[in-house]
Amino acid sequence: MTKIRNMEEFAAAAGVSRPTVSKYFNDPNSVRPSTRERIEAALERYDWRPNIFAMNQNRKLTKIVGIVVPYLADPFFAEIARSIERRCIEAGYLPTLYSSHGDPALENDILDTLRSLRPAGVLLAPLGRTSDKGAIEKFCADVPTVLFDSNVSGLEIAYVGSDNPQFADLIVDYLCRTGEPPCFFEMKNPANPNANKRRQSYLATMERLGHTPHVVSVGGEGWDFEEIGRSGGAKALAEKRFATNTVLCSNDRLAIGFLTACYESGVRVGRTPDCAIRVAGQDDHPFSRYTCPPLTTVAQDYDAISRHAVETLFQSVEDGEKPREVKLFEGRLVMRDSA
Amino acid sequence: MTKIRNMEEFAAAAGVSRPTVSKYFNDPNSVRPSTRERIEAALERYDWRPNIFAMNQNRKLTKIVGIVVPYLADPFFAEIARSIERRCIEAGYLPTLYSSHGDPALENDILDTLRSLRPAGVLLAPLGRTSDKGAIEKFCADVPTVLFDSNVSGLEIAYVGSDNPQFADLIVDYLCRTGEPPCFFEMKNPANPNANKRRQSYLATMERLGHTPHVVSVGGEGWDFEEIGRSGGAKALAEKRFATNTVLCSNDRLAIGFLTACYESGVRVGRTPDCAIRVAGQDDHPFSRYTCPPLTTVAQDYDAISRHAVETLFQSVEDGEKPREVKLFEGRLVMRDSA
DNA sequence: ATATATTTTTTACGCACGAGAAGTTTAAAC
DNA sequence: GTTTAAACTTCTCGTGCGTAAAAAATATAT
Repeated sequence: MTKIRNMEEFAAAAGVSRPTVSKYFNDPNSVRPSTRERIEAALERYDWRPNIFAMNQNRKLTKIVGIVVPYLADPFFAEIARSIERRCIEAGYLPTLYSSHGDPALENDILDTLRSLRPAGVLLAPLGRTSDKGAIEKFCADVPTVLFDSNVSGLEIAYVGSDNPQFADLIVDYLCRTGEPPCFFEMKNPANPNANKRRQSYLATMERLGHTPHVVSVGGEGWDFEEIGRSGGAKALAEKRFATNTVLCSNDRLAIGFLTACYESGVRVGRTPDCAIRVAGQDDHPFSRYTCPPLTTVAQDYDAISRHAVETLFQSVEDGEKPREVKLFEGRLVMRDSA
Repeated sequence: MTKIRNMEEFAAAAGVSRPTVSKYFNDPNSVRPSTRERIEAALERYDWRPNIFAMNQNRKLTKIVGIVVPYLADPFFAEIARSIERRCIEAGYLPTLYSSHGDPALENDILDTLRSLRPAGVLLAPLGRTSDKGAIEKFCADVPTVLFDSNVSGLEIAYVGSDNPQFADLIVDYLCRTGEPPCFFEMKNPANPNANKRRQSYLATMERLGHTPHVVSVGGEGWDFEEIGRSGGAKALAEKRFATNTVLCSNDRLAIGFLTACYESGVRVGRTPDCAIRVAGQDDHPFSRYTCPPLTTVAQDYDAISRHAVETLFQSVEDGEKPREVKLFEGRLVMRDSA
């Protein structure tokens, strides 16, 4: 039992011709069942695999799918990346994961690398405000791409995300029904365009309900949202900038930091009479269930978003046309103890 | 300005020969400065890159470095992966990241995929107890590999991790000096071998200090440590299984869940007189600073571990011999409000 | 049994680059 | 001005597989 070095030798060992083996690896169902068995029997005996590089060199389209997220240390993106990865593998593709780590230059480098990998398609969650729109536009012209999480305005690119106006509408309505109307706590210069939509929707819903909106914006750059929420929240609490006893945070990570600020300031959080403040978030971050108190929030539909993003991409890859569709999913109110 | 299709055309455009261009891309310093400038000038005009697949097909060694972590949705692994990635890029390598998602079958698939990518080396954080040791051993025989985070016993493979005995020793000593001696809170069947070392070290240190050890083990499988810590912790609290008012958790994620259990059980956590229980963790998880109260813990030296893992790998790649060295880094006590 | 359709084999070429040998230019050293 | 070594060029071959066309083998239908 000598070692197989290439497809030629493997085909000889299996007793079929090399092009037949090649065909088998492109689609096992494209060969007759009897020959398929012979190939798979040989595959058991010698565990050999075709050379990935030689395979992809001549293929019109590789089976590679690029997944790019802005910040992998955020479990939200880790979870959605995981979900997307699994779906790609199930569909017979080879997913490769990249994180921009919050750095626009790195995002561009990743797009460059991906371009040279000639992927079948790419699922891209852009950095947002700091992204190089021109670079993304050029990239999408070359490679079938579906954006998710965060859209890039003004471009004709497929996008799958959450219905941010609905998010804020849902939670603001809930908070107003169950207590004082909320103030809105956010970053002054959010990296993510979703944040702006959420603020606007907060303002609109408050107006619709006949309440005066109060927006508390705090400084801070980058993706260390918890720290921004904590330090900014502590300052805002000290300066009594919250006009009501209810705070709606722009996202859960900010809320997690804000809860820490409340704890460190001795402000009790919750919806029971002995509590001084109610805090809510948006996203249903994986850790939000484990804050103290557990965070009331609006859950993003991870599963639907990842499924629809992958389906949209593969559909357009099969059809050979650029994906265009924009699809938004609604959020679900998750009531816990913080509000 | 026509589009460049391959290295031949690019070489012509740059006014040098193709092998010279090839040499440049292998090591820009291996060509004369004047020709380097000509190549880089052409690189600016036409943004062209050599075909990755054709490059790697004939190279004895690719520039690919595989990074495998057991569970990417854990920010600890996301952070260390990020750090390793950055170092690889700086060293001129092409990192590719994989997560086993807690699934041994997937871990094996990833190793298979990696093998066919013929990487220069691999940095592997195994699943631990559930890993297929035979598969890992075979893989390491073919590919230069450095293990990190979790060792695989009985194999002669390089490993970089934390000095777990020192961790428990450090925090147990601290807790005993500042209050009641701690009970040890852990999973009954931990996925990670580090957990066993931590328990043993807890027992040894308690004995050394003349205290009676109390180990509270809770059931639960998988990588959802927070939920295991919360549900198991709630039950243990209700059953009054903690013999002292101090709980040392096997790791921070378990501690985060346990803090939630304390909150939901109405047990106040902290080291002030008005608190009923002290809770400490081990790892200094990225979120531990944002729990309520912030978690006292032992910090893993992320930076040193990732740096040393990468250096060990590249050293052995250059020398062309299998990496063997085992290196452990000490932890640092991080005192916060929980204990 | 014959005709037809489907697979498989054979043959041949192409891909984009790495690698080595041998010859040529360049630049520095004597 | 000659020597010498480094850098560069050209030539050629090799890599492992995709792909296409035509010929041969096999299966299915009539």
